[in-house]
Amino acid sequence: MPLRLYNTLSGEKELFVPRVPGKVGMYVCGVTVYDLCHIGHARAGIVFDMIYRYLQFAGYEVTYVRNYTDIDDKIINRANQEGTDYRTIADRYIATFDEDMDRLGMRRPTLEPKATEHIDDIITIIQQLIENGHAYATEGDVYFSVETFGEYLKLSKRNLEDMQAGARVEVDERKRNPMDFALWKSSKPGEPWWESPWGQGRPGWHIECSAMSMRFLGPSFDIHGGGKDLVFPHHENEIAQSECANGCQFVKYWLHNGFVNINSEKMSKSLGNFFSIREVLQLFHPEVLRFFILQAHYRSPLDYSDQNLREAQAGLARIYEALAGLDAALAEQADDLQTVPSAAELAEKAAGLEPRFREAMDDDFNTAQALGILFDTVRTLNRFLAEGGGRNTESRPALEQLRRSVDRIGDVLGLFQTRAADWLAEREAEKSRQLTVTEQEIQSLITERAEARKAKNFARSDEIRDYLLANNIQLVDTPQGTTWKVK
RNA sequence: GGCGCCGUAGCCAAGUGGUAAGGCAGAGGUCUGCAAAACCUUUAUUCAGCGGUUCAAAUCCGCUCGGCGCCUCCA
Repeated sequence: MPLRLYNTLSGEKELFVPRVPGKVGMYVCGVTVYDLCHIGHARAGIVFDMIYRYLQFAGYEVTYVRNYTDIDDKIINRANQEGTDYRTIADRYIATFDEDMDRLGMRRPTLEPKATEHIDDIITIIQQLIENGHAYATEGDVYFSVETFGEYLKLSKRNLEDMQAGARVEVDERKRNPMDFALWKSSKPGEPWWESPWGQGRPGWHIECSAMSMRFLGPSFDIHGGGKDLVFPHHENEIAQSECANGCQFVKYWLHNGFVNINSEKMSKSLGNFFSIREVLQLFHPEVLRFFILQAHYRSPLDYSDQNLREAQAGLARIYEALAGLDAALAEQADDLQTVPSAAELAEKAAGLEPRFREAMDDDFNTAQALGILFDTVRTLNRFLAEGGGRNTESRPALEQLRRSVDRIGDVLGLFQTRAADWLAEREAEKSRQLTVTEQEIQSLITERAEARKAKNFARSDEIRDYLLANNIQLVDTPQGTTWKVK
């Protein structure tokens, strides 16, 4: 079953054929480190983490490079605001980015280079571009000449005339074409700078990604990813720089994830409608956020709201509850010879889970469908356990196979990384912190209610139950006695 | 103004030519003294609207309406 993926460059789903059999080079644009990351960054991170994991699961040896852009106008502005230097700002937000990504359960990329560690590479590429006639220096700045690259805008499928007609770019007399973009910027007094053939300055935005991808993955590699908003100008400019410098195709497959929206509008710094990752993680478990993101296809827009996250939490809990039931069944001896009605269906679903998962994932990483398949399997599992098949001898291999498959799938999606029983217990503990009644009081009321029930004094028994319910405590009657949970 | 995307049940969301996955919420059932929880079952003759192509359309084409994105920094 071959992997097919949607390539922004062709606008179609294509068969994935890596340049070198069995190996994949993947570059994903990281962040410009000048502020806290928001949910949009979390989506990009999680989506490409999932892709990274799935490629590995599919047997590829993956070199995954994700950069930090640690020199940029916004970083300098932020430093000026705080009266500090760019390095302090960059290092601070690299640290917070790493923290956020770790909390979200992201597998670390193979390499995480920083732009400022590749200034020499950047200068080399710019020199090549000048020699090739694709770039020109003027007053300490260097610009890329877009008119020298016939295929410019092939990724975003536009043309220069239309762009200029609706352009909101400021006119710069020194540019040959208003669309020309900076490869190197001369430094103003007080700004950080590096020595270059064109004087003291710093790299423009875009060139650092060409330099770092080329350094670690070569002039031509398999997959380049990032958010949809990077298609133009960032990735378009990367293509221009890299292909003009190297004279070969830069990237075979371009992958772009959709935005996170708030009320159907893009979440962004400029609109001010963003939630930082750490804000959201105060309210929801990291896996809930991951589950929420993976429930939509990676290219679709995704509306963030408290309500939607709560629904994701309920859905994830459904799976964890089923897994807890599965674990409990497996912990017991299989000594029951009585076959239950859904045994055959369970065996079929257990055997089919992984193939069906792969089929969904091979279709442009359709995690929404993959999770649907998982839920479908969970329903059968629940029925099987409800029928009392947990200790059945004949079904034990299917149950074990199911558990292994869920583990493997969870490993790809970055979900179910906690033991099911622990996850559920943790959620209960979280809720318990908001209790308005002491556990002692609850216990004594449970005892009193048990006595009332024994005496068939149901009025008193119900009164106790209602009182506790009003305090968010739900009594749970079981054959073994009464327990309680926070509602 | 240019380019592009989207519109599937109360909500979220898969599905790109073969007769509508899944989740949340709701309803019914099992259980229970009654409940709750849990579990099971169930919920779109129909895919924004209109027209066309086809044996066959949510899927392809055209138009209309509605929402959004990029064209400036942005994952």
